This record gives sequence, C-alpha cells and structure tokens, in this order.
Amino acid sequence: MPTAILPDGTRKSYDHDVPLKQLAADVGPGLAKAALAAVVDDQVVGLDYILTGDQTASVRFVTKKDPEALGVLRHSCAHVMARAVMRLKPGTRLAFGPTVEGGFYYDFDTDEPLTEDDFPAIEAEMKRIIEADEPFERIEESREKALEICRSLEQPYKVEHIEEGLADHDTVSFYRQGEFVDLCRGPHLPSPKAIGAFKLLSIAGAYWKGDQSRQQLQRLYGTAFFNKKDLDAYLERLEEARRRDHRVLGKKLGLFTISPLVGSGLVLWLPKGSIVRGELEKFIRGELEERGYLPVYTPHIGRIELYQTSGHYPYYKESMFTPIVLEEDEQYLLKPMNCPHHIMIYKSRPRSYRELPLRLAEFGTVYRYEQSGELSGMTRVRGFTQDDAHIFCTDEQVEQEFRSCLEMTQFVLDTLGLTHYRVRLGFHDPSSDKYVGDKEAWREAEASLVRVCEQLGLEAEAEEGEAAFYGPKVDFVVTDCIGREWQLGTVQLDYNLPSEERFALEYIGSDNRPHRPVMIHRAPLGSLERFTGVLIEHFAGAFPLWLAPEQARVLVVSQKFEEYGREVQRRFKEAGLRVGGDYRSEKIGAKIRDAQLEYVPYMLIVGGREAEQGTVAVRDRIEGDQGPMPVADAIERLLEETRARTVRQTFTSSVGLGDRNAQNVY
RNA sequence: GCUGCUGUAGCUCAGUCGGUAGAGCGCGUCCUUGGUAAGGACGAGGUCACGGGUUCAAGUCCCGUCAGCAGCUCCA
Repeated sequence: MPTAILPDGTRKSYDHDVPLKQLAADVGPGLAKAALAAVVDDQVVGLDYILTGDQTASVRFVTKKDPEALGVLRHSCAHVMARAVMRLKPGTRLAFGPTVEGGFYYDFDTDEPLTEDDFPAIEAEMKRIIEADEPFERIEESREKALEICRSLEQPYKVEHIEEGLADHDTVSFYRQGEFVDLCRGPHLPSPKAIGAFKLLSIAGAYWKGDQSRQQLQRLYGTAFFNKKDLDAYLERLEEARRRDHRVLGKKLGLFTISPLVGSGLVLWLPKGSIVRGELEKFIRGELEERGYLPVYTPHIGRIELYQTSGHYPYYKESMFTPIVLEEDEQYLLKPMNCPHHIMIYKSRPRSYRELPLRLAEFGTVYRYEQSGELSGMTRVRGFTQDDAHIFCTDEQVEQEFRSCLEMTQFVLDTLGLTHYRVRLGFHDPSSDKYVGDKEAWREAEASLVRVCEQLGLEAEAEEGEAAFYGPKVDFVVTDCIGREWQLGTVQLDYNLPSEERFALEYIGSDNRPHRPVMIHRAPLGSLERFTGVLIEHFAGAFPLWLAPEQARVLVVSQKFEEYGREVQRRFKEAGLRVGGDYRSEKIGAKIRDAQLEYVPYMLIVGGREAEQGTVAVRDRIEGDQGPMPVADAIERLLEETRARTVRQTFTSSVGLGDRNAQNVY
C-alpha cells in the first residue's frame, strides 16, 4: 500500500493507488487549492502523479511560494505558447520547449518564418487559452502507441525524438490540453490559470538538436510569472542589465570604440579605456615578476610552417585570417596563438634541467577570424591581447607549476572582487578524433588536473569536449549581465606540442641525457579585451580607485578659486594620482552631478574656506561629502586606497535567457 | 556562417498615408560666479549606413552590400 511521508514527518497510507491531487485534498482543502506541483523523493512532479503499490515516498507540495513552482509554470506557459502558435500557424512542426534561466523557449519549424510582428497575435491567443482554463492532462503511452500518435499529428521531430533520444524508455508521456497534444515529460500546472503574467521576448534561429548541418528552427523566447508585478520587476532588471552592458557603458564613458572602417571585431582602445588596460597590465606584470616569469616579445606574424608544425593550421584554418602570400613557398599567418613563438624561444638553444621551469611571458596580441555572428563588443573579437605565458618544465614539476598557475588566477580574480565564477575542467571527448597525442598521456594529464583542483579545494566540474586539441585545461568562466558565459582565465596542460611529432622539445637532465619537457599554457585574465569588457559590467562602469581612468576631480565652487584649484590639482598629480579639474562657469551642483555620472571616485571641492586653510572638501562618489581635510591627508588617503587595490562596489547579478541548466528539454 | 530584427545630428530617440528632417542631452558663444546630483539666452550641427531600383516625388516601398542587436553553431 502506498505511503506518503509529508515534510512534518506525518505518514499517510492508502489501501489503493492515490494521485497526489487527492493526497493534497486529504491533507487539507487549503493545500489542495494552493498546490501546483509536488516534490516526490527530490523529483518535481505534477499533481497527477500517482503513488502506487508499495511505494513509500517523501512528498512535499509546491505552491507559488516555492522556487520549483516558477519552473513548472513556465513550462506550462511554453505549452500554451506552442498551442497558440499551432492555432495561428497550422501545420507547424514542434521541436523542444524547455525552461531556461529567466523564462522558456519553444522551437518551431514553421512554413512561414515567425517575426516579432506575430507576437501580439500569439500573445492574444495565449491569453484566450489561459482564460479558457482547460486542464493539462497527462497521458502515458507505450512507445509504439506514442509513435503512432506523433505520426498522426504529423510531428516528425517528436517521432525522431522517441526513436532516438528516448530509445531506452518503455513508455513515454504526453500532455493534452484541449486540441493540443504534445510529447512531454512534464510536470505541468493543474491548469493554466496560475500563469498570471507572461511576455514573448524574442525570436531567433536554432538548429535541430544543436546541429548546424540540420534543419534550422525558429526559437521563440518568453517569460512568465505568477503576477504582473513580478514580470514588471523582471523586465526592469533586464533594462538595468542593458544599461550595465559594457557596449553601452564603453561608449558612454569613452572607454573603447569599434569602427567598421578599421574592421569589425577590432577594438580601438580610447584613452580612458587604455588607462584601465594599462593598470591591469601593470598589475599582472608585477605578479609575473614576483612569480619568476621572464618577459619576451614576439612578432605578430609567423611563417605558415610554424603553425603547420604546431598543428594549429590544420585544425583552425577556417578561423584564421587568410595567409599573406609572398611567393608560393613563402606564406605568413597573422598569429592566432603565441605558443609556437614561445616554443621557438625555448628551442633557440639547448636547455638544461637547471633552467626549468622556464616561464616565458608576453602580452601577446593574436588574431582570429571569428564568425561574423559571434562578434560582440569586447567579449568576442578578432584581435586581442592575451596575458599569455608558457611554462616549460619536467614531469616532476608539472603539478607544482599547475597549482601555482591556478593560484595566480584565483589571486587575480579575487583582487578584482570577481568571485562569481565557475571552474570548468575541459576534458577531451573520447568519441571525437580532433585531439592529438596518445590516450595514456591524456588520461594522466586529466587525472593530474583533478588532483590539483582537489588539493586546492577548487570546486570544478568536468566537461567532455571542452579540452584544447593538444591537452586538457581548467577554465574560469563568468556570466555577463545578460546571462551569457565567457571564459576568462585558463590553464592548460600540454604533452603534445613538445612531442617528437610537433616541436620535439628537449632538455638535458642531470643524467646528461635528453628528456622531453611538459608545457603549460596559462592566461589568468584570458584576453585584455574580454576581461575589460567583463570588468566594465562587473563594476557597472564605476571602476575601483586603482583602475579608474580619472581617480579624482577638482571642482571649484566658483571660478574665483581656479588658482587654488589648479594648485591642488598639481599636488595630486605630483603624488601620482590621475586627477582632473572642472573650472567651468557652472554651479557646484552641476559639476558634482557630472562627476558622479562619469563615476569619478573622488571629488575635491575647493572654495574660499579651503583656499584660506589649505584644505580640500573631499566628496566620495559612494559615501558623499566627507568634509574638509588638509590636502596632504586627502592625497595619502587616496594613495593608500590605490596601493591596497581596494574594491568597494561590484555588481554581479545577471538576468536573461542563459540556457545552462535547461529543464524539461522535450 | 545560419535565422529574425535594426541602421535618422556626437549620444538616446521621434518622424503618420511616399510630398526635401525634429526633440532631449552633448557641443560653441554670451550672461551668470554659486557650497555638495541639472542657472539662463542664443547658435552651430544631417550624403536619413552604402549602392542600385520603383515613382512626378523615397528617410519612408523593393533588391543588394556593409555594420550592429538577439539566438543558434563555433571558440586554439
């Protein structure tokens, strides 16, 4: 006999199979009314779920206060949307319709393309469907019956999914609402009435099963909430995120620009952005020096043979700018990677084990011909500078070096207050042939990565297929303000480029015999372009003092005090601070407002009182008026905050439709 | 690269049915000289992304190119 264990520990037993709907009613009429779904043994299910036989399960009912409810609601809303589209565009083939962070989508194969102009009609139809309030009805069928149903509904994608994706399922489930029947795992709301507010957000193309060689579908994105207030709040957060977008702020604050005449994906760093980049480079350079790296410089082009030897050319030919051809046998590539150049520095003379580990570092600028549709502000570009280095070491040194690289990356991210990142272990995909090197070396390398991460207490998740072609890696991945993920820092282990088939690197060991070194590729920031783009959003344009293009600005109360203002400005400048001055014939309120809007961290306000006493009235961008203090004290205060690289404010929230952890995929 | 959308002043955007372009901010000049988030007046500023086409007439309609946006795919 089925038994349910409720959250408060009470057990309810039945002498017959019992649907959760009834269980809820037995617990109380209030619950029966409020319950939207349930969690049975950690699995979210609908109220149509039936406790059977000798099943003993923990059951927790989900109401709109529980976080699980929103996902169920959105998935139901996706069905409502699909039903509306089916009504408006008969014959549409349905693909997948999962929930994603922030909402849901559904993929359609329509005869005529959908456009945003179709949204009002679809939304109106959805509204009618919700108001009609027909229940979602779960139907379980055998595979054969299910195939028959999907064939009769003329839903070829569903047929394919039952045949392939669900090959190991004996039965599959459908949900029916009125005339609309869809293959679906569920769960759904008891009825659509709970969908209090929804909105279609965008339309885009998407490939069937994510495969570029297959049919392109129309992906309709939307979001839904229990009430209008939550929807409005979400839309407001989207707006805010948009204002924090590095492309918007980069333009507004004069940090960078991109000119079609120069070329798309090629960043022009404006003076203010260049200051931020320069400070980051200075910071990294200091760390490199302390950690025993040696600076090198290499040219921006190299002969094509260099990249044929490394293996990059055959693998990434399509993603490179086409070769510069001088003569048949003399071709050059704009370098897409720094490693082959650094390898040639290693190879410039015989190496002894006494030199290892040899750490060669360069802010190396590389060029990659990224697909046009991929380009995005500073985060995906065609020319970028990596804070790159390659470490050549012995087998015994690998783990220690690898650990140091991870520690440096963590240190750099911590310094900037970037704490919301995930660590991804990029492992090879055993079913792919894109990797070079023997299996044993890969196995060993991946095992050592896991070991080091465990030692450091790094919570890392392994992902197959994310490795570089020459070795596994550890990536630091952050999410931007609209929910997209970007890889920043990376540390990669490489047993292949040093190998006989590639560059045949050697060092002479203590036994006076040649040995093969191991390489580590690493870049804590990744690229300065992408990192700066992410930082702009991370600080919402308000950089901490040490990075701020203009650290302080002298504001004179009236132009009568310009002379004293310029004297103050000179003293701050001599102390090494980046200080501007506002001597316009504006009122002090206007000058403060402008400085605030430009995110100048400190305002130095001077008028008659300050001129007389040799002080400045310091106004903190965050805290406001700090009152007057001697010029020397103010300088010392700012210098101290700069030296400490203090981070006082960050913004980490992200909204949008990122599809990590997509639920209910069919 | 693919699907959909967009491109008007330095920026953000309006421009109805096809009838030769507007606002706010910013910028310049002048007045104003002030005490912690917007003082006032006047003025300059446009190849309506680019190239074709339809039309008596195109910012507006059609085609192409370039660029951007959203998503997919890719990412050494």
